[in-house]
Amino acid sequence: MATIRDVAKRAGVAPITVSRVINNSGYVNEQTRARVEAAIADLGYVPNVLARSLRSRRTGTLGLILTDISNPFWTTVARGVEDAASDAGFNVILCNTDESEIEQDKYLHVLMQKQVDGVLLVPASSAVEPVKFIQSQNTPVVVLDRRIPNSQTDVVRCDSEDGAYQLTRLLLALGHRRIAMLSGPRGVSTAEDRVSGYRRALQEAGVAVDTTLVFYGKFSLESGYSMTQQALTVTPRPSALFASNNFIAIGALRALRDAGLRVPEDLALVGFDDLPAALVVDPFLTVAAQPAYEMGRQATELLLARLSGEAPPAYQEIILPTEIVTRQSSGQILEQQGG
Amino acid sequence: MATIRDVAKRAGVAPITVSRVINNSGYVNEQTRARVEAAIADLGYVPNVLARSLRSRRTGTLGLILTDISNPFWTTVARGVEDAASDAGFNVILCNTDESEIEQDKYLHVLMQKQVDGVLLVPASSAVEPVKFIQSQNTPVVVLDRRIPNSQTDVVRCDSEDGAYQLTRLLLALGHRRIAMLSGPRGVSTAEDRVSGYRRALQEAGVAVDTTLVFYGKFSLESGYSMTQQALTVTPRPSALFASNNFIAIGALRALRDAGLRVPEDLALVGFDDLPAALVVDPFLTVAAQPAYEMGRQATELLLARLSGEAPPAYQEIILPTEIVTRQSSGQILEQQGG
DNA sequence: CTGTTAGCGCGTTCAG
DNA sequence: CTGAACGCGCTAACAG
Repeated sequence: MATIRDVAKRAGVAPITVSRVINNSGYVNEQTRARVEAAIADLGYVPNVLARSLRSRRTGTLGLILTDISNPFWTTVARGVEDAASDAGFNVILCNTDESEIEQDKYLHVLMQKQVDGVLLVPASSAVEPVKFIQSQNTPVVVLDRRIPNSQTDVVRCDSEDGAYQLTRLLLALGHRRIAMLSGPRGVSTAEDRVSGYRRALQEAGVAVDTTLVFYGKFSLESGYSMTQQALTVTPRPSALFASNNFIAIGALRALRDAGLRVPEDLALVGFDDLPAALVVDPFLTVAAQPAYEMGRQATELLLARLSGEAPPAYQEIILPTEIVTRQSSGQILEQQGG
Repeated sequence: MATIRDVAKRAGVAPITVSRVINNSGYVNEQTRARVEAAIADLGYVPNVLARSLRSRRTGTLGLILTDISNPFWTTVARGVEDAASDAGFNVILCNTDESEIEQDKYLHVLMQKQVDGVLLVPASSAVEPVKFIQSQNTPVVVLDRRIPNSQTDVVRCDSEDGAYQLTRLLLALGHRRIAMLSGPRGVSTAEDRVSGYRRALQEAGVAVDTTLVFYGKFSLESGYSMTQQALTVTPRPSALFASNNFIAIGALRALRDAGLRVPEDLALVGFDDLPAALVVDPFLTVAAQPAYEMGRQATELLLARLSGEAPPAYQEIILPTEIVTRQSSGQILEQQGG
């Protein structure tokens, strides 16, 4: 556990000279540098970034708070963040809230205590307090994936409303009129925006929104399973399902299988968020795919621009498009049904 | 950015009194405590753990170096680590090497600079230097998932040799004699142990090991795909494939599909590592499942025990069993084939 | 090109 | 029960 002083002593220089060698700051004579580097190697010296950060007031660390790292969508976002941060010489502390505001609050404090230079936040709810708290510590924050109404902050997200609108239009074009919406939680903007897009498409097509076909649950397989079970009990039964995220879609597929129903022959299914190619043998689901990696990357780049003062002063809202990927699960045009 | 001094001033006490309130150390009068807490709330004071750690020489942070966070197996391990660490009040810095020794070295330095209290390492290779480096910084390390021959260190891993042995026995019992091994990289103990188990099962059954059926590649879909293509060109063609991890298995399934071959009717397939239930609609693969979460948890608990001095002095090697999960992909007993 | 001085924010030590 | 002094390891600011 050699310190900078040990190195300085061994190299016969002052500590600050060692500091200059380590950080490539200021001028150092080539021979002096060589002596210092030899001393560093001899002692196995590793700088203590705690001390460095305490002095310089920069930790070179970003905090990433997200809701479910076991979901490949978030894993991909995290890689985008990690890559962009790494390119700029920053590290990332990853925090997983499981959609819990309590966990989120805990991690927020941890990150502030650790003096991270900036925070990327996927908010567990639409509350403004978390963002205000971070800003009160003079720490820049970029909100990721979700909107927080009435908040003053940078946001990078996808156009959930439009993605849902397009997916619903696709189902309408195939002849579906009774489309069940298996949504995520109320109070989470992505869930609500997808319901909005779904409603808009229906209304434009002159199809009344049947509220008994709109289910609110969690972004999980279990929730997708039970919402599907409920949807199947509604009469007349829906001819298509809209899963608000990938886990809900998988839960829906299981529930349909267990109910002896085939997709797309008996029911059509569309969803949000594609699964990574590496995890699927036969891509089957028709989805609105979000550019997860790109979202993570752009959010990080915006945050880093804030840190370096390069970003324009006004808060930005960057909205990335979704891409509709049509596969088998949405099926063919429905035959005209009796009635 | 209030400091402990600001709080002290506002509460009319000395900084050390504030410190005692924050850390619940030493006696503080109830009224004094209340005044201090009020001041903390008023100022939105958050302690600076950099300064604290610099003084106390403990960061409450563990480093986790693994090879591929986009693989659900590792995501699950990471959650086990995270949960165990969190229970003990520790944070985790996650580092992704993509099996690159260079990246691994980079992260090793970063973690040492950050003064993490301990490291969980999934080594990218069998080299002993990384472990020695960590130990040279007086930092405890637990090696995870893989062996490092000739190293003195704690290890928590699964019994890959035995899992592969059992999977191969299963195929042999079903009548397969030509089983292609689609392995991970040479020099990675899990890959090599699985080859060993495979060989042992064959030898015990009196089946000569055909080295043209043993392929070494990467733990990736692409590699699984190309190894499968190669395996299919061998004559006589293998009747079964053994995929050394989950991504290789998915690559194999794709290659077989693209070659117009059905599983298990035309070829049987078994693999290592189950996919999380949430990601699969119809579990189909026969696998040797490793207790990923438990591995992460136990490794972390061992590391924490080292930190607290509770662990026995001798290095430990904890080997967890794999579980054979039989599903459709391994098929039924082969009919006797001509010849 | 190199060194001196001072202090980042906190907690340990020792006195009261 | 409370406080003063000191130092953790490093670097900004200012000499020289």
